[in-house]
Amino acid sequence: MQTATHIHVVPPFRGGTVKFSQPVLRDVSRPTVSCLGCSLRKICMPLDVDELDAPELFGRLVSARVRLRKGDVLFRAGDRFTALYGIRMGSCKTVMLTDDGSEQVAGYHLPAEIIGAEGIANDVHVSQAVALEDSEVCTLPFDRIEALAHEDVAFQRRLYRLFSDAIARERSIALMLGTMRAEQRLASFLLDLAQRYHVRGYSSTEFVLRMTREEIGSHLGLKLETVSRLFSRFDVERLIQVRGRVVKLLDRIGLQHLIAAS
Amino acid sequence: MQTATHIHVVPPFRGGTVKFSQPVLRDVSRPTVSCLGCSLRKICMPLDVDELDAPELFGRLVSARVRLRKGDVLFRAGDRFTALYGIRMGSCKTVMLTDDGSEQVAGYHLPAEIIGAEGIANDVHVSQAVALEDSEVCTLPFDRIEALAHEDVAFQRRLYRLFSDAIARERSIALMLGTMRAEQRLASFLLDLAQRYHVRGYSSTEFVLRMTREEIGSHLGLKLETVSRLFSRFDVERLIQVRGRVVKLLDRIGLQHLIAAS
DNA sequence: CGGATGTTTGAGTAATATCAACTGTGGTGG
DNA sequence: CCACCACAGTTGATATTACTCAAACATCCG
Repeated sequence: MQTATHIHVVPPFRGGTVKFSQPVLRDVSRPTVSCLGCSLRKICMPLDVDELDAPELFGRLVSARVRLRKGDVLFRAGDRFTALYGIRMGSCKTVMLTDDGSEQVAGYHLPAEIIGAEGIANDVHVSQAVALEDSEVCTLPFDRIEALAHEDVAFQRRLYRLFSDAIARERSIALMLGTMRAEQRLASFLLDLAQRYHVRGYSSTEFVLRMTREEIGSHLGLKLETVSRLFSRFDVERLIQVRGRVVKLLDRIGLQHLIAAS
Repeated sequence: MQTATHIHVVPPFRGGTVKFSQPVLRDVSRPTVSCLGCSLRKICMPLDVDELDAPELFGRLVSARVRLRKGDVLFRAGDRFTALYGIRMGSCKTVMLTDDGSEQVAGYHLPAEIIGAEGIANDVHVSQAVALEDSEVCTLPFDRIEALAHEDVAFQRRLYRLFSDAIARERSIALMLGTMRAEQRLASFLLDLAQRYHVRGYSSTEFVLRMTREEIGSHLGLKLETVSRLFSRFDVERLIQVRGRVVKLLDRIGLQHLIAAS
């Protein structure tokens, strides 16, 4: 019923041919949506909605689970806003587009993050969300969110916090872009990722980047060559160990020091 | 959520003595707060609360009017979050602080803007708000906002839009910082200002900057000398006319062209 | 009027982008 | 299964942009 709004014809990713994209997003939800098999039972971590603690709330909130393949577009800039999306597994990037066609990776999103809130203001998404690997997301229709928030004051407050946190996060990205040099940007990107993986119960020392050097560069306001050179340099300096997209943090103190250095 | 990393104990503003700050903010509200004399009767434009249309709503929302002198701090990073603030007249900057003491101007705020929402997430402000000239702000206690939103669904929705709009705005600042060169940043800063003045009924062609070259530079991720040189160059190229802080836009098309140019 | 703060401009430097060549790598089709 | 192809990543040489340091000048307030 609700799925219609989430079906997109997926165009070629980045203007070229797309290897992995599917024409239609598949709704893999069952009659009763369940996240018991989810890697994080508490999928909606920011909203603190746990299926076991509050199954009823949960059922009312989540309308569908959508499976995405690498390169699939969850929503694009200009799409009508209808829902927020909680990432169940996998990862997504959100991309902002400029008037003249260039683009920037605005965010790199991991499981248990909720994306799409930038679209509420004008009922239109201002950025695009793309799966970086095969992923699953929960669709949280905004009218349901509104209704729940109206009934449940605690939920309402968590919703405000969700928004506020997004503002603060965007602000700290702007701070990074406005004040740091290339090596500092990459270092804080890596430490931020490590911390977020840690919170989610994954290794905060070793992880696989799901973005290309170009995408990382775009996110950090750098060119891909600069990112590549920095990875190499960090590797030589024994701050990290890189082999392609597999990164191992060797010297966090050193990385933090790098960021603090004026 | 990663906001915890952005909470700081606030040092003195810019490390030195503050000339204009007052130890205590003066509440200039009268028994019944009134904005009839306000330059914008609809002070809470983003929330669409008009004193004449909805005097009762208005009275319940605004607890106090605060007068600020140039340099006064409205809230600082680390302060407990209790309220949002609507700018009645004057202007403010919001400033983000890094761990190592450096800072960035996160926003330049004009009348009818509402600031402070970044503090909701952790009940603590993550940035600092400083008056750029003698100004007046309305204090909107957040518990009152919550109560009103709970009662009035339309108001609630406007509140969501307010937050969402803040996210989108921060995102476009990040886009600016991540993708544009110095001249493009300054051009879009000027055009954005012009547009915002226009919406508020002021001249969109000629206005007075309330920030120093250094503050503008900080906001745009540039050094003050770079900003100064660009102003001079834009002046020579007849794109604008600058005399100190008074700016007159002469060739908007030219400025837009500059931004679009790769 | 005078000091402090803010602004402009110049010369030299450091950081990052650009251009270019080359290397790995994973998926596809022969 | 292997060869190939497209794409991703690395590395070098050079160009460009913006920063740094420095000096002079302007402006605002007290």
